[in-house]
Amino acid sequence: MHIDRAATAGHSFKSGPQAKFTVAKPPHPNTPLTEHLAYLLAQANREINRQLESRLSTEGVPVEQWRILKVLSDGEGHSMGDLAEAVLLNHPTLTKMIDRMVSDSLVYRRQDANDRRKVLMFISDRGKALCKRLNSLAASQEAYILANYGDKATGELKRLLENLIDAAS
Amino acid sequence: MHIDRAATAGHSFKSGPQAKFTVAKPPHPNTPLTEHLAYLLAQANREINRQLESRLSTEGVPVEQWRILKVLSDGEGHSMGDLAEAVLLNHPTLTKMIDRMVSDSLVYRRQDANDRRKVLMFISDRGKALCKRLNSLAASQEAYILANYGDKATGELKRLLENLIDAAS
DNA sequence: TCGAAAATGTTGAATGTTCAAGAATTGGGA
DNA sequence: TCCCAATTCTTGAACATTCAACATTTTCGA
Repeated sequence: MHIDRAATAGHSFKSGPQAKFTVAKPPHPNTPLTEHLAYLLAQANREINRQLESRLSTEGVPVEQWRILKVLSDGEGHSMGDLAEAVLLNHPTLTKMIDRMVSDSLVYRRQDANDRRKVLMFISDRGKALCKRLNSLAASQEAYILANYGDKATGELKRLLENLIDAAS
Repeated sequence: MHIDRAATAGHSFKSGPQAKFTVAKPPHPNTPLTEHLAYLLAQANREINRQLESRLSTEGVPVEQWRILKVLSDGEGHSMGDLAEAVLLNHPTLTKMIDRMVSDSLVYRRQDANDRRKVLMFISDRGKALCKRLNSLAASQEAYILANYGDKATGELKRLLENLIDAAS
């Protein structure tokens, strides 16, 4: 094990030994992370995303690919830019993920005839079939949440999140 | 520009031309992403995190490092495992982030005398000073949110998120 | 007491993401 | 019309994260 003692030069050494004297928690917890909205959001997102990920792993598909398929499910062409915005990925990341999905024959590219800078993405039949299976996996997760967390709370939370997103962007 | 036409073999071509006939939105939108709690959480988290990140960038510090400093601010030693859990990072990622922070003399390592498998992390004086500055940057973001989004909604949202986290984990 | 299994951290390779730059196309003003 | 700036997407290099394997220490049952 590698402890970098050199880096401690010039630091107070009081903190180390102090630990053994602070068995009881201080009355006013030192402004813990959980007071911050940003942290609660990160934590909740992480947990819910984990669960969803584990469901979708049945099909070996990352959450983002499900989102992409879902957006393309309307059968219309979506530009890379619009897609990136919709699925919360930035452009280069999306490009490379789409490359993989094209290799898997889940989606395909077409040049936009009206604006040839643009690339329009379409879902394939294979992609549609996969998306259908993924949708039901995701639906079962939502059902699980609703059961554990309650209909009302879920609805209220969604509403508040939508408002926050509107207010923040 | 590289359009992989080979990948489209065997796909229905109906979707493309169809687009021009669906100008008006269908009455029942094709189950868009925004109906899913997981998506709303991801979106809100992304937005809030972006804002926080941009504030903290004044000090050139990623959000995770602020969280680490905040946890260590109690002056006690925290094991890598506990830290990882608290700041929502997995072990290897934390190890490498801590390596950077040690290089920057923000924190330092000590071996736990009681359990020598463990490494205890401590904050340095330099780290404390930085953390103080970061706290006020973060506080100004929270104030901004409260102003735009409302006291009541923020409190309610926090409460619901806490419950969700409890229910989900 | 001994030894196997569990717990704790770190490492290196594989993988993924991001940043900056580039290519192609469009748009709009001189 | 022509050219330069803006838009859209992709690429390659730098960077960060993750997975699996490892080393060390502790725990606990035989």
